[in-house]
Amino acid sequence: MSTDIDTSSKSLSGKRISESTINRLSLYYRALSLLEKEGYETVSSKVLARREKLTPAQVRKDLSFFGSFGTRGLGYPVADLKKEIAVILGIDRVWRVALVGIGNIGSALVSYKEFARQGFQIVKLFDNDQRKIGSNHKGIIVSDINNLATELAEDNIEMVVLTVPATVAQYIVDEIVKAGIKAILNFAPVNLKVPDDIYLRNENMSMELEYLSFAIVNNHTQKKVKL
Amino acid sequence: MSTDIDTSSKSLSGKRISESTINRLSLYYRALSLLEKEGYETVSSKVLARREKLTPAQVRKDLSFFGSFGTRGLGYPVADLKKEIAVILGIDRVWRVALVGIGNIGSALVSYKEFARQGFQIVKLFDNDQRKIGSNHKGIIVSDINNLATELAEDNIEMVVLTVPATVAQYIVDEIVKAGIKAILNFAPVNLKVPDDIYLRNENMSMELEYLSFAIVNNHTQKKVKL
DNA sequence: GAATGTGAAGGTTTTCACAGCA
DNA sequence: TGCTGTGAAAACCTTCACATTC
Repeated sequence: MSTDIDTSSKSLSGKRISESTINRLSLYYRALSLLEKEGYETVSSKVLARREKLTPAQVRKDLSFFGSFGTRGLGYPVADLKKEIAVILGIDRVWRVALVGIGNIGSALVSYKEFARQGFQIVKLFDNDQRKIGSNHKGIIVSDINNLATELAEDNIEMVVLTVPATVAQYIVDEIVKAGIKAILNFAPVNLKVPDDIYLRNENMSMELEYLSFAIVNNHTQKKVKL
Repeated sequence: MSTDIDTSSKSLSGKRISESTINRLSLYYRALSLLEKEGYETVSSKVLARREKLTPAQVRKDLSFFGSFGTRGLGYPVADLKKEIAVILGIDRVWRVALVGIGNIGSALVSYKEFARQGFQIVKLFDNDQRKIGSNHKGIIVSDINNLATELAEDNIEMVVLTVPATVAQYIVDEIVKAGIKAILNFAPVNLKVPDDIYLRNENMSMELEYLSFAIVNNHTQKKVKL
């Protein structure tokens, strides 16, 4: 990464891109997909911003971290910008994802089309329940969680979605890390300890309801809607 | 709210509490619940911070917006602080929640115990599918979405969880708003337009995977794990 | 004329550092 | 001595405003 060959878009070496910028890239990608379907060839930062409740300056600044994709006086080319963002986000390819824990949330995510649409393909399922092991979920046979390490490696899994009970999440995450997985999306409401070189994101759905609850109770005027 | 009687905790009038602070309160609440179970009577900002990968100063600053809950030299009383945070977040009570859209994600959330544990009780279900209407999900009979407005009002629903396809989300959100609901948690990957006085949060699970994808592809060194 | 790209300004959030209290 | 509560400083992020380009 430090000796990247710079083609059209900028190298990220040394630069620190904020989490918010990255999250907004996802929003731009979504908006551009729609604009493309609607037949637009170009789009201004103004229109793109309005589509996602942001400001034009924000859109331009975010994109400018990665390159100069627009044309002054005209705007951004919809199809090209969409491709550029896909490359930046790394979703111009298919990711092999394993899901661990076939409970309520886990089963739902196996059939969640939005993941597949963005290139996240769930190709492996694990559970510790004997009744579930061997069963077929959307064409995938559930594996025994005891074979986690070997099967994750054998199958070239790159990311894991963790939907196990909070009580066992840390134990399982340790196994996942030992297996060499570098990226984990955790749905268990618990703070997992992982080494510094592991990318861990937490999806905490109760937190969102708690925010709403806080807002109602405190008559909280929000500046912005959550991304 | 402007003429609040101030007892022990501070009034929030005029103050703007950041979204991050509110989200961290959820984390503190979770950590305190655990500490309580483990038998701790007091906890220092240092320990609380370590439990949720934050800094002690951050913990103290966050709490200081709402009052002085600690004792110098000693720390915070676990049980009391937990209660105080519950009051601040408005989860010292039960919220009546309706869920609209009994698809993959929707059905999973009906059985999602973490919601109930924090006081968010799903008491009403809606769908537009004739095969689902009238069926029983975890003791709740699915209502016809055409009766949304009247039934939301009749049942004193205060929040709605939206798990419908992106294509119909805006139409349904308009109905929900018309029915007088002020808080919506949206799972559809679309930017919904709502009046200023409606609290809207978006849960975008693909966005989290896209962040992981970005991090891997760009060797992005993250300062912090996402809340 | 229209809209980008970007330094500089402005605003917000986090961290520091220390006075004050148990 | 230990740890909170908090102004001040530092870091970070967003918005402004304008030179630049098509």
